[in-house]
Amino acid sequence: MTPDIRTVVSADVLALTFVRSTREVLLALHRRPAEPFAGDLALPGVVVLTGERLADAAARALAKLGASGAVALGQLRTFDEPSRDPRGPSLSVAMWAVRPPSEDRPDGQWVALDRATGLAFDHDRIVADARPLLAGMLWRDGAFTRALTGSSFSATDAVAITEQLTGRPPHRANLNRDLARIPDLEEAGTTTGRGGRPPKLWRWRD
Amino acid sequence: MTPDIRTVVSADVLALTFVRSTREVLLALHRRPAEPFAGDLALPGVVVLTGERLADAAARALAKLGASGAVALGQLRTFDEPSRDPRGPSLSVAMWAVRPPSEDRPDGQWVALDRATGLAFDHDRIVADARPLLAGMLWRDGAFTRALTGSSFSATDAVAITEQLTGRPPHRANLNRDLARIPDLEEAGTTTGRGGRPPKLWRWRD
DNA sequence: TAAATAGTGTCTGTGAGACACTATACA
DNA sequence: TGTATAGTGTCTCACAGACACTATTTA
Repeated sequence: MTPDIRTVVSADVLALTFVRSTREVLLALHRRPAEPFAGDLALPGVVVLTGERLADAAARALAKLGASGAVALGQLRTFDEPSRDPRGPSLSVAMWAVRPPSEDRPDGQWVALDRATGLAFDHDRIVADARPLLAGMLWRDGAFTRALTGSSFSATDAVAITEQLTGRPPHRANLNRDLARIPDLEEAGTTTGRGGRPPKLWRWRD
Repeated sequence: MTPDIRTVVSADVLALTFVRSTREVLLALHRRPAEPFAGDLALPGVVVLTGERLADAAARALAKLGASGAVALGQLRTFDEPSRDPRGPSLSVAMWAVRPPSEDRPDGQWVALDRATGLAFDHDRIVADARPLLAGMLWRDGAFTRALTGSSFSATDAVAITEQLTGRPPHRANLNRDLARIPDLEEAGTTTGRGGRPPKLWRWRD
């Protein structure tokens, strides 16, 4: 085999997590320690090894940041712009990953979805492309949604997550209606709010 | 760079075309001349060269069959099963392509979509995965649909295409209603049918 | 004039988006 | 008791699926 028929393939990961205290959806980034784009923020990524599954490569990229523990993983699409990496042509398979929610902001570089701009390589483009896909999975894709919300969540959390993923605040009436018809989701009373009527608690079955 | 960080990536193409005389949607295949899977049918594919765009690789795969002339191209998803090729681990980016319709069955191995089974590698899986995606693009994705129908087509052609892509015959009333609200499409009288009331002719604007 | 083919009007159910109003808790 | 927060009922619109009926052509 000539070298020409082998290609550098990286897996770049959009890893999301939800912080309950601030009700923010955060994206994992890291600051590049070396050229190219030294000092810039970038999506976590690794070069895919021969025979490695893409999901494994994505998990490896997160482990490298100390951000392992993703409970759901999937593929977005493959980016093939030859000039995307100044070191030479490469392919990038964009993957999504979700870590369970935490009470407080986790360690490491996590940035609100809206503020993830000015990234290295073509990562701004990848984030922009992925955003509507992620928004489309919310409340529809069970694995994605359940990983993002954790085993239970308040209706107010649901509003915050929806707003940050879609870019627009949902109408509460419609969101509660939509949640009510997700088969694996059930109401579990109310939870303590922050003044005002306490929000509903939603819990995943099983 | 160690050899481990380079990966064999192939582009495998689902190339469709519509035959007016038989009203069939056909998929391009080729018979493998060598091991592995010698003699079996397979999707056209090539190994992606360093720095090559995926769309270019897909076009090259079709040209190799004498089936060039695709007027629309896009990406489906990337398959990463390490055992998908017995020669060793590789990635496959599945691409779709559409050739303009022809009056009669084109040269080469073209098979009705339903009969594309027993294929080499994981190509049965790729076809099965791609089918709902292609059906979802029909009448929604302008480039895909227009390439498949050509610049004008009869309502009966539309029924046949829909049935073969979705697997179920559409109701004519609903299909005509749906076509009527595609902005780039307009009615252009009727066309000669084969006995019975002549079907409407639909024409793309521009 | 019957059979084959195709078009049209309309009913129903579902889901999204929106608004007004009601309910609960805390200061 | 007022303000902040959240839930609920309901209206409208768009769209998909389905059926019955009508229209046009050929044999």
